[in-house]
Amino acid sequence: MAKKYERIADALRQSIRAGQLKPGDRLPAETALAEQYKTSVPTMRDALGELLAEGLIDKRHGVGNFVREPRPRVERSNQRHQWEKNRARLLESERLKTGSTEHDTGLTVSDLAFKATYREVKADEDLAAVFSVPVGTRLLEREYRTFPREGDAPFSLVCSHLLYSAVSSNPDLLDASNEPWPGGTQNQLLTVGIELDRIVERITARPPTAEEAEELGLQKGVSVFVLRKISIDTGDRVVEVSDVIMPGDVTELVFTTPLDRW
Amino acid sequence: MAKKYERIADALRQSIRAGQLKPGDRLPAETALAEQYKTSVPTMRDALGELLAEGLIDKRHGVGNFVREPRPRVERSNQRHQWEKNRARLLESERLKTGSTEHDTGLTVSDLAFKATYREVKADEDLAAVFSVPVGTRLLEREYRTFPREGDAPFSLVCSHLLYSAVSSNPDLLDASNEPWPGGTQNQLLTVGIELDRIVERITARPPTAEEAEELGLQKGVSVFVLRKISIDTGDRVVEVSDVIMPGDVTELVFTTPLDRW
DNA sequence: GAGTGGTCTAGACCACTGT
DNA sequence: CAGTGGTCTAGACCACTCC
Repeated sequence: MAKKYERIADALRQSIRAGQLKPGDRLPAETALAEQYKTSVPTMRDALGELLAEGLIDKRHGVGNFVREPRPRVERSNQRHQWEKNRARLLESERLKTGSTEHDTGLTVSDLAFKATYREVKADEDLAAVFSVPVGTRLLEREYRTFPREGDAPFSLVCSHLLYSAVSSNPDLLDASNEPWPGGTQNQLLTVGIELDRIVERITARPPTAEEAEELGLQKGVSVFVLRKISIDTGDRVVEVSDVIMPGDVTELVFTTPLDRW
Repeated sequence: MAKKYERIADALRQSIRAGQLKPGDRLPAETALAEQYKTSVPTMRDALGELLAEGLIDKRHGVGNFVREPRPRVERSNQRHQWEKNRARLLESERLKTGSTEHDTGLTVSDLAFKATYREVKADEDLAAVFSVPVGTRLLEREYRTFPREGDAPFSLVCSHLLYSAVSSNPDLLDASNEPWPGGTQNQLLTVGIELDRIVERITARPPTAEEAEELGLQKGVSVFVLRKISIDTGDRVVEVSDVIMPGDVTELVFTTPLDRW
């Protein structure tokens, strides 16, 4: 026999899909639901936990459980990289018009809030291995947050590392107040004579840390994508390592692989 | 103040990383752990649930909780597509030697068990939209499972769809007993005159269905990758749509994007 | 202050595993 | 059969939100 909380979760899913419960609707209180389904509150909470992990409902402490508005998925395509490379050499007036997040989401610049912080750090074992440099090498660490609107949760948490020695010849690159930089990282690299040859992305999924869940506004049970983007220049040198955390429930990654012709 | 179950989970994580609990070790019974950490069994189970979702422990019903052996990650690179395309035109004797799963895992053919089932189906709305054909169009549905060893859980669940009309000219392609087909899908397509131009992959993450969790042997809280691979031929026609479910805790997806030179 | 979800307790009973 | 984890109950008390 199926587990009780699964049967209840199924019944609720059914109600949502059939439209008896519409996006934005508040569900009855958990005590009321428990009574309705002839079960205890903890079992009811197990059932709601399934819907929560699937992103079908939002729990709001002290307020109630709500059917979630079908949030538009944020699409992140690897074609953004070539797009960014092309854009990096445009005139500044062109580069100012739009950034990568707009490219992904279709939103316009004015809808977005942006935050960047820079820091100088030393390479730990992990980063040293990827950059092929000694542990302790100076790196420029840059954290980015892009918000759909002020007050909302960010789309992603980005932590980028650059080889300090590679970028310090242009002091503007060391100052976070120049962000958002028109033309993005590839334009920044262009100012110190670096051209990218290829980008390697490694993707895993795992439960968020408590801090990540907090910052991204994730419900319990939702996993995150961890994407490590490694930028390699025309001299086969790793010049940037960027770690991106994205909510698994609303993100779609798209990769196009062209094949050589026969 | 931090939640009790989080503090306990942290303490256990610590013990595992410090090596006081080694891979393969059995943890004390949950009742014993609850007593040790001065808490109730349900709270203890919440703490263990965190480690479970992170893949640090295995729960085995009726047996106990075990520190997990650090399972090797299965890497799936998009370079496999070009590799497969090159392999598709080799002599059969060459093609027999190795398949894509071996390419991903580094295992040899003899370590692997393989299962394929074919079925004829009609396109639902979803598939019809991707193929750009009317709903109800005949499709060949193929399910694949590859196991590390007989009896173990498969690496992934693969469900592939081909346009029936595109492949039926070669009856060998309709018979599952010809699997594993030396040279893979791209060689199969070659026999009916189809060459692939590019592959588009769309990736999301979500909790597994009950069936997926069962078949992949997933612990509670572990998410799966859902990868939809769309193969497009040199005439810009979608010829294959393949849905792949992979465990999020042991899979690493790798994508390399080459950039045009300035 | 009323009502909501969040955490935690204590314990019953069932299902599974290995001996 | 003994011991383990799995499910479920009943209810206390806290934290948060909104009126």
